[in-house]
Amino acid sequence: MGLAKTEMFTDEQNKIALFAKAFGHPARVSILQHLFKIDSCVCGDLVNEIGLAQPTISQHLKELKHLGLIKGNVEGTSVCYCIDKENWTAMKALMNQFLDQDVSLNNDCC
Amino acid sequence: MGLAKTEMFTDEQNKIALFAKAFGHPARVSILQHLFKIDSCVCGDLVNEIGLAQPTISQHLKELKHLGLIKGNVEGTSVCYCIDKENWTAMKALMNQFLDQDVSLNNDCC
DNA sequence: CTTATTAATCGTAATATTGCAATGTACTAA
DNA sequence: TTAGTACATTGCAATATTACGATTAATAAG
Repeated sequence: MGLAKTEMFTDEQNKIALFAKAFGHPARVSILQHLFKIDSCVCGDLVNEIGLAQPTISQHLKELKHLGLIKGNVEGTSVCYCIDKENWTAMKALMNQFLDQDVSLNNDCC
Repeated sequence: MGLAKTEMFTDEQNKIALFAKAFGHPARVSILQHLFKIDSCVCGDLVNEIGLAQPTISQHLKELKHLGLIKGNVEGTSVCYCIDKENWTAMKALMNQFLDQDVSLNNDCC
Protein backbone atom coordinates (compact mmCIF):
# COMPACT_ATOMS: atom_id res chain seq x y z
CA MET A 1 0.00 0.00 0.00
CA GLY A 2 2.76 2.42 0.84
CA LEU A 3 0.34 4.29 3.05
CA ALA A 4 1.20 4.53 6.74
CA LYS A 5 -1.78 4.10 9.07
CA THR A 6 -1.01 7.20 11.09
CA GLU A 7 -4.40 7.29 12.82
CA MET A 8 -3.55 4.36 15.07
CA PHE A 9 -0.48 6.02 16.55
CA THR A 10 0.02 8.90 18.95
CA ASP A 11 0.81 12.41 17.76
CA GLU A 12 4.24 12.05 19.27
CA GLN A 13 4.97 8.85 17.40
CA ASN A 14 3.82 10.37 14.14
CA LYS A 15 5.86 13.49 14.73
CA ILE A 16 9.00 11.52 15.48
CA ALA A 17 8.42 9.50 12.31
CA LEU A 18 7.97 12.63 10.21
CA PHE A 19 11.20 14.20 11.39
CA ALA A 20 13.05 10.92 11.09
CA LYS A 21 11.81 10.50 7.56
CA ALA A 22 13.34 13.86 6.72
CA PHE A 23 16.70 12.52 7.86
CA GLY A 24 16.08 9.27 6.04
CA HIS A 25 17.86 10.41 2.90
CA PRO A 26 21.59 11.12 2.71
CA ALA A 27 21.02 14.15 0.49
CA ARG A 28 18.95 15.85 3.16
CA VAL A 29 21.44 14.89 5.84
CA SER A 30 24.13 16.41 3.66
CA ILE A 31 22.16 19.58 3.01
CA LEU A 32 21.57 20.13 6.71
CA GLN A 33 25.19 19.44 7.62
CA HIS A 34 26.29 21.92 4.99
CA LEU A 35 23.92 24.60 6.24
CA PHE A 36 25.35 24.12 9.72
CA LYS A 37 28.93 24.18 8.53
CA ILE A 38 28.60 27.35 6.50
CA ASP A 39 27.08 29.02 9.55
CA SER A 40 25.28 31.43 7.29
CA CYS A 41 23.04 31.22 4.33
CA VAL A 42 23.67 29.20 1.24
CA CYS A 43 21.91 29.51 -2.02
CA GLY A 44 22.62 27.44 -5.07
CA ASP A 45 25.96 26.28 -3.72
CA LEU A 46 24.17 23.19 -2.53
CA VAL A 47 23.69 22.05 -6.09
CA ASN A 48 27.46 22.20 -6.57
CA GLU A 49 28.35 20.81 -3.15
CA ILE A 50 26.07 17.82 -3.51
CA GLY A 51 26.12 16.04 -6.83
CA LEU A 52 22.41 16.05 -7.55
CA ALA A 53 20.50 18.01 -10.18
CA GLN A 54 19.00 21.36 -9.32
CA PRO A 55 15.34 20.24 -9.33
CA THR A 56 16.24 17.38 -7.02
CA ILE A 57 17.95 19.65 -4.49
CA SER A 58 15.07 22.08 -4.75
CA GLN A 59 12.66 19.30 -3.91
CA HIS A 60 14.65 18.20 -0.86
CA LEU A 61 14.84 21.80 0.32
CA LYS A 62 11.10 22.11 -0.05
CA GLU A 63 10.55 19.12 2.22
CA LEU A 64 12.91 20.44 4.87
CA LYS A 65 11.26 23.85 4.69
CA HIS A 66 7.81 22.34 4.93
CA LEU A 67 8.87 20.59 8.15
CA GLY A 68 10.14 23.90 9.46
CA LEU A 69 13.73 22.77 9.85
CA ILE A 70 15.06 25.38 7.45
CA LYS A 71 14.07 28.86 6.35
CA GLY A 72 14.47 30.43 2.92
CA ASN A 73 14.77 34.08 1.93
CA VAL A 74 14.75 35.42 -1.59
CA GLU A 75 17.78 37.58 -2.25
CA GLY A 76 17.89 38.94 -5.73
CA THR A 77 17.82 36.04 -8.16
CA SER A 78 19.05 33.57 -5.61
CA VAL A 79 17.46 32.14 -2.49
CA CYS A 80 19.14 32.04 0.87
CA TYR A 81 18.57 29.02 3.08
CA CYS A 82 19.51 28.41 6.67
CA ILE A 83 18.60 26.31 9.68
CA ASP A 84 15.55 27.37 11.66
CA LYS A 85 17.24 27.20 15.04
CA GLU A 86 14.15 27.38 17.15
CA ASN A 87 12.43 24.54 15.37
CA TRP A 88 15.63 22.55 15.19
CA THR A 89 16.01 22.75 18.94
CA ALA A 90 12.43 21.64 19.46
CA MET A 91 12.90 18.75 17.06
CA LYS A 92 16.10 17.75 18.83
CA ALA A 93 14.29 17.63 22.16
CA LEU A 94 11.65 15.35 20.72
CA MET A 95 14.17 13.02 19.12
CA ASN A 96 16.31 12.87 22.24
CA GLN A 97 13.30 11.93 24.30
CA PHE A 98 12.89 8.98 21.98
CA LEU A 99 16.56 8.06 21.70
CA ASP A 100 17.31 8.42 25.41
CA GLN A 101 14.91 5.84 26.73
CA ASP A 102 16.50 4.09 29.62
CA VAL A 103 18.80 1.42 28.32
CA SER A 104 20.81 0.74 31.46
CA LEU A 105 18.04 -0.80 33.53
CA ASN A 106 17.18 -3.57 31.11
CA ASN A 107 18.04 -7.08 32.03
CA ASP A 108 19.69 -8.98 29.26
CA CYS A 109 17.01 -11.41 28.27
CA CYS A 110 17.91 -12.08 24.66
CA MET B 1 13.38 6.77 -9.56
CA GLY B 2 12.97 6.06 -5.89
CA LEU B 3 16.62 5.08 -5.77
CA ALA B 4 18.89 7.07 -3.48
CA LYS B 5 22.30 7.84 -4.96
CA THR B 6 24.20 6.66 -1.91
CA GLU B 7 27.58 6.59 -3.65
CA MET B 8 27.85 10.36 -3.66
CA PHE B 9 27.55 10.65 0.11
CA THR B 10 29.81 9.78 3.00
CA ASP B 11 29.46 6.57 4.97
CA GLU B 12 28.37 8.62 7.93
CA GLN B 13 25.64 10.37 5.98
CA ASN B 14 24.36 7.09 4.61
CA LYS B 15 24.43 5.49 8.04
CA ILE B 16 22.49 8.34 9.60
CA ALA B 17 19.97 8.10 6.80
CA LEU B 18 19.56 4.35 7.28
CA PHE B 19 18.89 4.63 10.99
CA ALA B 20 16.62 7.60 10.49
CA LYS B 21 14.65 5.71 7.89
CA ALA B 22 14.04 3.00 10.47
CA PHE B 23 12.42 5.61 12.71
CA GLY B 24 10.57 7.06 9.78
CA HIS B 25 7.49 4.98 10.39
CA PRO B 26 5.24 5.35 13.45
CA ALA B 27 4.79 1.60 13.74
CA ARG B 28 8.51 1.09 14.22
CA VAL B 29 8.69 3.99 16.66
CA SER B 30 5.84 2.38 18.57
CA ILE B 31 7.48 -1.06 18.53
CA LEU B 32 10.72 0.31 19.90
CA GLN B 33 8.98 2.36 22.57
CA HIS B 34 7.08 -0.71 23.65
CA LEU B 35 10.21 -2.83 23.84
CA PHE B 36 11.75 -0.18 26.05
CA LYS B 37 8.68 0.15 28.25
CA ILE B 38 8.33 -3.57 28.84
CA ASP B 39 11.96 -3.57 29.88
CA SER B 40 12.19 -7.24 29.05
CA CYS B 41 11.41 -9.43 26.12
CA VAL B 42 8.26 -9.28 24.11
CA CYS B 43 6.81 -11.84 21.79
CA GLY B 44 3.51 -11.53 19.97
CA ASP B 45 2.12 -8.88 22.25
CA LEU B 46 3.14 -6.32 19.69
CA VAL B 47 0.41 -7.42 17.33
CA ASN B 48 -2.16 -6.70 20.02
CA GLU B 49 -0.49 -3.54 21.28
CA ILE B 50 -0.23 -2.01 17.84
CA GLY B 51 -3.21 -2.34 15.57
CA LEU B 52 -1.48 -3.83 12.54
CA ALA B 53 -1.72 -7.34 11.13
CA GLN B 54 0.78 -9.97 12.17
CA PRO B 55 2.69 -10.13 8.88
CA THR B 56 3.06 -6.36 8.92
CA ILE B 57 4.51 -6.33 12.42
CA SER B 58 6.77 -9.21 11.50
CA GLN B 59 8.10 -7.24 8.57
CA HIS B 60 8.81 -4.16 10.68
CA LEU B 61 10.58 -6.33 13.26
CA LYS B 62 12.69 -7.83 10.50
CA GLU B 63 13.87 -4.41 9.39
CA LEU B 64 14.76 -3.36 12.91
CA LYS B 65 16.59 -6.62 13.45
CA HIS B 66 18.46 -6.27 10.19
CA LEU B 67 19.69 -2.87 11.35
CA GLY B 68 20.83 -4.42 14.60
CA LEU B 69 18.58 -2.31 16.80
CA ILE B 70 16.74 -5.31 18.21
CA LYS B 71 17.53 -8.93 18.90
CA GLY B 72 15.20 -11.91 18.65
CA ASN B 73 15.35 -15.24 20.42
CA VAL B 74 13.13 -18.22 19.74
CA GLU B 75 11.45 -19.43 22.91
CA GLY B 76 9.22 -22.39 22.37
CA THR B 77 6.57 -21.41 19.87
CA SER B 78 7.03 -17.72 20.47
CA VAL B 79 9.88 -15.38 19.72
CA CYS B 80 11.35 -13.00 22.21
CA TYR B 81 12.42 -9.58 20.98
CA CYS B 82 14.31 -6.90 22.80
CA ILE B 83 16.48 -3.86 22.23
CA ASP B 84 20.11 -4.49 21.36
CA LYS B 85 21.49 -2.07 23.91
CA GLU B 86 25.02 -1.95 22.58
CA ASN B 87 23.95 -1.12 19.05
CA TRP B 88 21.29 1.26 20.28
CA THR B 89 23.90 3.22 22.21
CA ALA B 90 26.18 3.38 19.18
CA MET B 91 23.31 4.54 17.00
CA LYS B 92 22.37 7.16 19.56
CA ALA B 93 25.89 8.53 19.53
CA LEU B 94 25.82 8.85 15.76
CA MET B 95 22.45 10.56 15.74
CA ASN B 96 23.39 12.95 18.51
CA GLN B 97 26.49 13.96 16.64
CA PHE B 98 24.20 14.95 13.80
CA LEU B 99 21.49 16.56 15.91
CA ASP B 100 23.85 18.47 18.18
CA GLN B 101 25.57 20.58 15.57
CA ASP B 102 26.19 23.99 16.98
CA VAL B 103 23.07 26.06 16.72
CA SER B 104 23.92 28.85 19.13
CA LEU B 105 26.73 30.45 17.16
CA ASN B 106 24.78 31.11 14.01
CA ASN B 107 23.94 34.63 13.07
CA ASP B 108 20.35 35.08 12.07
CA CYS B 109 20.64 35.71 8.38
CA CYS B 110 17.25 34.52 7.21
C1' DC C 1 12.51 45.06 -24.14
C1' DT C 2 16.01 41.33 -24.31
C1' DT C 3 18.93 38.26 -22.27
C1' DA C 4 21.03 35.84 -18.50
C1' DT C 5 20.76 33.77 -14.00
C1' DT C 6 18.60 31.34 -10.34
C1' DA C 7 15.41 28.56 -8.44
C1' DA C 8 10.61 26.55 -8.42
C1' DT C 9 7.32 23.57 -10.68
C1' DC C 10 5.55 20.03 -13.86
C1' DG C 11 5.55 15.63 -15.79
C1' DT C 12 7.16 11.24 -15.77
C1' DA C 13 9.98 6.97 -15.18
C1' DA C 14 12.12 3.91 -11.96
C1' DT C 15 12.19 2.09 -7.62
C1' DA C 16 10.82 1.64 -2.61
C1' DT C 17 7.54 1.14 1.04
C1' DT C 18 3.44 -0.34 3.34
C1' DG C 19 -0.06 -3.60 4.35
C1' DC C 20 -2.30 -7.86 4.32
C1' DA C 21 -4.32 -12.48 2.72
C1' DA C 22 -2.63 -16.80 2.02
C1' DT C 23 0.60 -19.94 3.03
C1' DG C 24 4.63 -22.11 5.16
C1' DT C 25 7.42 -23.51 9.17
C1' DA C 26 8.42 -24.87 13.76
C1' DC C 27 7.32 -26.15 17.99
C1' DT C 28 3.84 -27.94 21.69
C1' DA C 29 0.20 -30.61 23.44
C1' DA C 30 -2.97 -34.13 23.39
C1' DT D 1 -0.05 -38.62 14.64
C1' DT D 2 -3.10 -34.69 14.77
C1' DA D 3 -4.37 -30.28 16.01
C1' DG D 4 -3.18 -25.89 17.66
C1' DT D 5 -0.31 -21.82 18.38
C1' DA D 6 3.14 -18.39 17.08
C1' DC D 7 5.66 -16.37 13.91
C1' DA D 8 7.96 -15.99 9.13
C1' DT D 9 7.57 -15.75 4.06
C1' DT D 10 5.44 -15.08 -0.26
C1' DG D 11 2.91 -12.55 -3.51
C1' DC D 12 0.58 -8.77 -4.71
C1' DA D 13 -1.94 -4.20 -4.84
C1' DA D 14 -1.81 0.59 -3.53
C1' DT D 15 0.81 4.35 -2.62
C1' DA D 16 5.21 7.02 -1.78
C1' DT D 17 9.79 8.47 -2.93
C1' DT D 18 13.59 9.76 -5.75
C1' DA D 19 15.58 11.79 -9.70
C1' DC D 20 15.75 14.61 -13.59
C1' DG D 21 14.57 16.86 -18.27
C1' DA D 22 11.78 20.45 -19.71
C1' DT D 23 9.59 24.37 -18.59
C1' DT D 24 8.20 28.38 -16.00
C1' DA D 25 8.65 32.46 -12.84
C1' DA D 26 11.19 36.06 -11.00
C1' DT D 27 14.71 39.15 -10.77
C1' DA D 28 18.90 41.53 -12.55
C1' DA D 29 21.82 43.48 -16.11
C1' DG D 30 22.49 45.35 -20.53
